[in-house]
Amino acid sequence: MPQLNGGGGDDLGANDEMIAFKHEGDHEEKIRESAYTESDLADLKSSLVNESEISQNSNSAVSPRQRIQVKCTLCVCVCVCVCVCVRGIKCVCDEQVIRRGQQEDQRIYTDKREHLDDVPKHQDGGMYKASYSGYPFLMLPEPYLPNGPVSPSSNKVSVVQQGMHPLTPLLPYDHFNPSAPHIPTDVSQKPGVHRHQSQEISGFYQLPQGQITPSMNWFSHSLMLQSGMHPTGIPHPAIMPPSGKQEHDQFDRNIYVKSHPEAKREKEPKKPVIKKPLNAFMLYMKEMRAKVIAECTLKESAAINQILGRRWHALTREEQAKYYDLARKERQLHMQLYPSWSARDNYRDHVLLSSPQGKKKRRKRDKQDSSTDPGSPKKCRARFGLNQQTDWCGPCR
DNA sequence: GGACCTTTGAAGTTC
DNA sequence: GAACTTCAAAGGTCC
Repeated sequence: MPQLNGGGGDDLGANDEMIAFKHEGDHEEKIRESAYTESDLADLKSSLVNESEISQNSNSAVSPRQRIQVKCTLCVCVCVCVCVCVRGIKCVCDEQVIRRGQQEDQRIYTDKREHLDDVPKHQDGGMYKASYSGYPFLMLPEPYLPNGPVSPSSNKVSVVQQGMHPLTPLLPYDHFNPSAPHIPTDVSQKPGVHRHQSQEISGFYQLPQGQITPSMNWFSHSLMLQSGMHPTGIPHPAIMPPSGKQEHDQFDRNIYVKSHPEAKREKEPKKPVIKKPLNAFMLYMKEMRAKVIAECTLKESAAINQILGRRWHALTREEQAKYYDLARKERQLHMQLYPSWSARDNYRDHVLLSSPQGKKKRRKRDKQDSSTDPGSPKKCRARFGLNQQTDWCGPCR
């Protein structure tokens, strides 16, 4: 994990982006005066990251309108502008910066690697026990883990939300609800799925009372074989329409089912595209996106993602560990469900070859990777930090 | 209509 | 094995 490799490097990487915000507010003046010293940048970063906390803590003082109206024309980051606006009333960030940003930022990144290496040691053998108020999910036993023990006593659900994916409950998993009226029925089977036919994965989930509900029956693997659902009976998030676009009226994020008119137009049903399991940051984004949007009244994902990226870096290692662990379980579940699947399946060439129209998917702009661009050594700087330039690759150096 | 933007992490590919 | 590339989400923007 690149971000974990370099102790303290991440904040440097983040600083890289902070420079763009130098026009903003009192922070910007501070930054100008001090020529972007480390502490100021850390301040700025932390204040950005804690912008949501500001909103939470000072909702009574800051109206959403105030936040939205200060979209800055001088810089690209709306978050800073928002922060400045909020801070014009009361800068809660600064307190938090002192308390958390300066003291913990460095430690977070230096310790992250070590900590994450430790995570499987105390979690692989048991349950995922972390409870996270904003991320209620089913506490899974370890059916996906080799030799994973299933402890009846520990097989608890912290918060069960009906209609939620067991691992990514942030998604409105309508199909997770046994009474969901629109369980897809015409999804083609994925080759290789038959291999699981003998695997009974039902009964993974258990209610807090420790009772297996009748609905567990529809976790039966056979359901998937008949309907395209995965063995748990839940349309796994990884299954997507070939278009790559979510069709929320027919799917939650997952199963591709064409609407009737479209299905009529299309003679041959398209095979569902199994998408990559979400990594920790993606899971975090999924959870926090709505929150950021609500707080910042932003909708542009690029800006949202910038904010989320900074907040991600500001999370404590414990907070991040929750998402790493969840992501690990997602991967394990994904592997369990689609053992023949490879990330390569979704690679460009594969997409091009398998494109029903044979239409070439125009690739994203040919990104000049920062590590190969001498002018923007962002990657190695973010990874190793300015103090460890000896570790930088040649182009970055 | 689809690529792009933007983020981090995982995994595949290349050298 | 390091470095590089692609994709995962998301929704506005642009061509």
